[in-house]
Amino acid sequence: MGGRGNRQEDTKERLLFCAERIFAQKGLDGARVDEIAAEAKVNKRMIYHYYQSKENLYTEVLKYNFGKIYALGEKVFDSAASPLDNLCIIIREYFYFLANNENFVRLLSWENLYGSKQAGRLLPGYLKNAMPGLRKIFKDGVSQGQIRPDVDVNQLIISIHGLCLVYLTRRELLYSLWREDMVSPVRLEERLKHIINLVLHGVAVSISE
Amino acid sequence: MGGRGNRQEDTKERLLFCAERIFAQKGLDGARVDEIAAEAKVNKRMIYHYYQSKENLYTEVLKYNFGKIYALGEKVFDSAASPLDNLCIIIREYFYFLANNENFVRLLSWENLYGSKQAGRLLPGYLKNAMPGLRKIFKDGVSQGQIRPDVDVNQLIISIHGLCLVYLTRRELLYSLWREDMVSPVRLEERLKHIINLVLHGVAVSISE
DNA sequence: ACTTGAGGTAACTAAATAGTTACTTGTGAG
DNA sequence: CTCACAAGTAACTATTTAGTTACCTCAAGT
Repeated sequence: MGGRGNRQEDTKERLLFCAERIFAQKGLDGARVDEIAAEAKVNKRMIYHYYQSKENLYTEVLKYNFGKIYALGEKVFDSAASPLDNLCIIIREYFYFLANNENFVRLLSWENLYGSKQAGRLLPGYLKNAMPGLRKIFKDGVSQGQIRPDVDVNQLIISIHGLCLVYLTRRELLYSLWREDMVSPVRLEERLKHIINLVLHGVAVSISE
Repeated sequence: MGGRGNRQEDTKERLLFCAERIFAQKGLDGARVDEIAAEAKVNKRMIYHYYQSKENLYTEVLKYNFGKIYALGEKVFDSAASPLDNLCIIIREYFYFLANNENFVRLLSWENLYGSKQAGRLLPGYLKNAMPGLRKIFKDGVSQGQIRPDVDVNQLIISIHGLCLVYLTRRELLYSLWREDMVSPVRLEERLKHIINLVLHGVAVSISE
């Protein structure tokens, strides 16, 4: 290690971060190896030195990013609050996770469209793992009479995912409806409130608040 | 016109349809002009003869597809049913429109990611126009005491859009949750029921059924 | 019959781009 | 000091691909 080792790590990491940004922006096909190298202020040769190929660099970017959401799963477990309160917490966590990880969201979207060449197998049921507590909370909610038993949890997971994602991925649409920037903190919080409102009324037996 | 004219139209149309499928599958960058030509059983030269450039062909494909949704907007206006029933009808129309137009959905998604180079201006507020009746229905619903007044219509439009789209664009996720094909007619109807259920409970003052 | 011009073909060109090769530099161990 | 070797550079190659050029074919009007 020492000066050399740090420099190596620096170069490798810088490449990964620049690659993340550019792959997220332009997709695997659209990204240019030369652009990544230039952005990272590193010779193109180094990409092949550290990452063997463009595809492999892309895979590393995906691995790194999908790792983030596994970490999220941990946070959600504790809390002795009521099932409905817990549901709110989960939605909030998830929404802001997506809002704060634009690259993750875009990489996910690219993967979806490309049909996930090799990398698709990197996130098998990532949401399933990311929201391990949701099923339990839901079950508790039903047995405690707070949540209607006719709601399918899987459908709800998809729905929450969709309600959050759509706001963060369809900027054009937002702009056409509101004619203003919709990702300011205030607007994000508004959107989250709407989602929570919709979901709570959508699944609860009755709403008191 | 005559025999020659038909042949011309045939070639032009065949190109457009093949281009639609391939652009929808692979995006503007990913699609190969040669592949489109081969698929349409037409010489590549003819693409440039009829459509000048790859980008322009892509633009024509978008125009053609975005035209479909404008047509949808008409259907929704009439009907003297109650606001909530009308809401169901709109959601149902929209959901099945998306389900039956996979290419449209994918083209939309590509456009979103690419940041809509030139073609983006082709769909300014397409959803706004596609659902012209929704605002009215919503207003009526509020004034008739069926719909809660604290629900933002724009947010709801986004939400319905997201609830439908997510199911049709995130196949991987569906498969990871259910381990089976989720776009069979039965499954689609199930999903639609869930969406309607969620939205109705989400916005209604109280649900009788 | 024959000319005309749109519909059609195949082989080519120029540019872009993933990946390589042969070379140079700088640092730490002996 | 100097040797070994990883880090880094620049110029090159092979391939892919959008777009063109020069040529052919055949149905319709005269």
